[in-house]
Amino acid sequence: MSSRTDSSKASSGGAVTPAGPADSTGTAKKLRPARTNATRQKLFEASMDLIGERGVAGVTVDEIAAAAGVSKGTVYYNFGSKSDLIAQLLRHGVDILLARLLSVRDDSADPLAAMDEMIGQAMDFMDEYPSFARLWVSENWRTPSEWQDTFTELRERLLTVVRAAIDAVAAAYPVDPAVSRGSLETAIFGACFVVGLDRQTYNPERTREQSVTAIMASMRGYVRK
Amino acid sequence: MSSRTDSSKASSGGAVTPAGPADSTGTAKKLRPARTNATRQKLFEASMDLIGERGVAGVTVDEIAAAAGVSKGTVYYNFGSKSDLIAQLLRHGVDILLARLLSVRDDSADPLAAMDEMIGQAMDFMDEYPSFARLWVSENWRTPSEWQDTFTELRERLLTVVRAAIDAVAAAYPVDPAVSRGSLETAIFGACFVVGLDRQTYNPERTREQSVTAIMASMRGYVRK
DNA sequence: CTAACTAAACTGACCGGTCAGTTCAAATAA
DNA sequence: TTATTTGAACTGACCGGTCAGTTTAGTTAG
Repeated sequence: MSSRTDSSKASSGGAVTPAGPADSTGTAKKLRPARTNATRQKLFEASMDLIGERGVAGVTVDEIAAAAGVSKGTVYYNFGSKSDLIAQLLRHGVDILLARLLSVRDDSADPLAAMDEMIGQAMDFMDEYPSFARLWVSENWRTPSEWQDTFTELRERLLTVVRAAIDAVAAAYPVDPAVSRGSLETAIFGACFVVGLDRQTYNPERTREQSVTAIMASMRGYVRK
Repeated sequence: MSSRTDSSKASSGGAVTPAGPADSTGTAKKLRPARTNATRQKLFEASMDLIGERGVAGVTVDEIAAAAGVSKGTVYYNFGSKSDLIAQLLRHGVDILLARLLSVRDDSADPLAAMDEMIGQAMDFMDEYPSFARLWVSENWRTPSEWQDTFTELRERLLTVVRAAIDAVAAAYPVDPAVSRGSLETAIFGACFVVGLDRQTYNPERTREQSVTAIMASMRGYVRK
């Protein structure tokens, strides 16, 4: 249908690029009509899976659209570009991970137990969204990268939570002053991704608890004996 | 590998690719003339840098050839395909890293000190070949991947060394039996990549020693108090 | 109640351009 | 002589982004 050229005229510029929500930067999600949110959700899920398997550059927008059951044009209607889609995908994933980390009640009963639970939440997230983890480790340390600013911001948001958890431990226990707080944050944060991915790819028989315990070893080494 | 679709069409079936050293699988390097080794070395260096910056799919064979100061035909003469080049690049990098890890004298004086030095060697390697580290974390957990078998083999080779170092510690000190040996290997091995890359990308002010100490925290948490 | 209207949402063919891989005759080095 | 390299042409597929036109859902007018 359509066959282009048909109706001849085309006269007025009528809806030239519908000025859709393409440039929304993550705000006002609630205000958007239900259809759009459903479409965006489908696009997030489809692109997450595909990109996790073959990488950002290895996946085409056509494939993403097809997997989401939507036309290519819709992708460009909802997002301004492939790059935009990725950036919002990163934010989407971090929002989910952050929500889980913050769900850990900091009831100050035992900061070490809270840390344990937080790492467990992270492992669950890696299990549930392995493609996001792959996207993260694939693009995070690229320099220069289109998403450098996005990564810097998101990384900081996540590390802030880890930092708070470590601070709580340091406040409740005597800790080894020789260990740099920042490097420890990075090591634990990074280990969550790596151990989670490694378990999924090479050692599916390893349990969640084993992974958490291994990562927690660094915390137990941090508190003084 | 090398789909080729040789013979058949293309009129004369003669000389389908000069039957050069393209399909060498890493063996017999010594036997190869000096000129070839020099060319291969240049190609390794050039592709390592480019791929580290933009990823495997983001770099073209033409770019690699140009950066190495060599023609595109030479790439296909020395390697059968882009995929082959990557596979051999991975082996090349792992050979270097392995050599460094094995250079740590296991004089059994103190297994913990040996471990410390090994992690230091790993950090030096990440400093010197950051692009290799990026390539590794970008493609390692992809599934399915063209280099899945290559990764499995190389990963095993590297983990064997880490495993031996941990075993030496476990033999000399009382260790926490609740910690799974395998998960700990993975956590330490992965932390080396992540901490090294993170330092280079986001925290260049952090010292080598800080990084090593942070990673070693997990070993100190592993030995009993 | 329903026909007309409207704008947001969506479609998919199409375009300019790129890329991996191939081929080969001629040049160059060992 | 023989292994290696060159450089340029070629192909066939693919890709990101665009845009004229269609559908859908909600609203208003009669």
